[in-house]
Amino acid sequence: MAEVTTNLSIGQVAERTGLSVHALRFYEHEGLFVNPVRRGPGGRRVYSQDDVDWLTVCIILRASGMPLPALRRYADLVRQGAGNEEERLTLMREHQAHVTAQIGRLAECLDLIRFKVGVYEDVLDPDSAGDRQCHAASPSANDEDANSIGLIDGPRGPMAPDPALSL
Amino acid sequence: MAEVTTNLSIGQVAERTGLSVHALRFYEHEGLFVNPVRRGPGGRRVYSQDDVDWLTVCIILRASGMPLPALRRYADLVRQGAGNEEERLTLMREHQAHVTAQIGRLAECLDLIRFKVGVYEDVLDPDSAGDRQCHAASPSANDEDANSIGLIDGPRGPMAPDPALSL
DNA sequence: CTAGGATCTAGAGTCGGCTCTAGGTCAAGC
DNA sequence: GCTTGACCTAGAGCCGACTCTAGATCCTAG
Repeated sequence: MAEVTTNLSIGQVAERTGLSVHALRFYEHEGLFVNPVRRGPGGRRVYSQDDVDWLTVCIILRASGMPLPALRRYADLVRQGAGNEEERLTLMREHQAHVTAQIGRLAECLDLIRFKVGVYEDVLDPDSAGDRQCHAASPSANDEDANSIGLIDGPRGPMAPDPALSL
Repeated sequence: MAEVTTNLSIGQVAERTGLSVHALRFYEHEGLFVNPVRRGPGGRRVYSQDDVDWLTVCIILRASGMPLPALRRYADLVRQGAGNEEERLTLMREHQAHVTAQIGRLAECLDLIRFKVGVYEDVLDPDSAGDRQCHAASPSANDEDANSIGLIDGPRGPMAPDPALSL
């Protein structure tokens, strides 16, 4: 059983990760790789499947908003090898908290957006307005929060202003 | 009942919206206001409660990732007044789709992050590893998706590599 | 031998969304 | 009268994360 080390060119890695060749060189320059990228004849970069796997993790962490410095820190820890799992755990938990918070924030925003969609639907088709008892998707869940961002209450004056302003 | 038009300075608006005075001027410059900002003596900006309300909407849309050009487009439509509700609805629905997609993406990322947190927890406290039957939070929900981002499968070789690489 | 394409390095450019600076005006309080 | 502080304009600067350029090198195919 010889070691079946996959040898991939930068172009191939770009293809299967979706990153550009530029981004791959940039990531390397930024110290985001765990293993120093090997070089083949002519000084060309040679990647292994492990590199691709690591990049896959990187891509997911990036997509969830982890900034490059944090990603570099994580790469550093992994590069150092076993023994720093507490730190890795801390880093991951922090990121988990960020992502969770972000999802929460987006969900709140989505409440307003849905509300506005409902408002415009009603303006365009007032007859079926009753079908949607309320525009907020889950107003029963917590009217408080909804009100805290001014989501629920109607116009302040006696005359309804532009629906765009009805927060 | 005289018209109780609140007259706010840029500083007051900054205070109650959380935007900086710079950002407020910038937003105005970018055409993000529905009503042209009034000017008081000495050319100073005077804002109304409606402006603050509108800014509140803007902030929520921005927080959910709407780019300034889209926000400007929306402001343009509102400024034009009633009659273009279809366009506003379209715009809002598109944004709703973006936000929903983004939440979905983040939730997927969160799966990996939770998995990694679980891996490191086990490394640090192997005895209670059995408590958490599986690291993925909801693996029964859709193993397929989890696998599609390489979340579930173990090491490829006979020897387990660094847990960081166990995607 | 030559042309094409992939790769290399170092560094400049881009984009979005503010943020800050410079230099000036204005109103209130000591 | 003078200082202080909020405000004004126009425009430069910044940050993150790439993206692109220029000019060179190298491999492969015809």
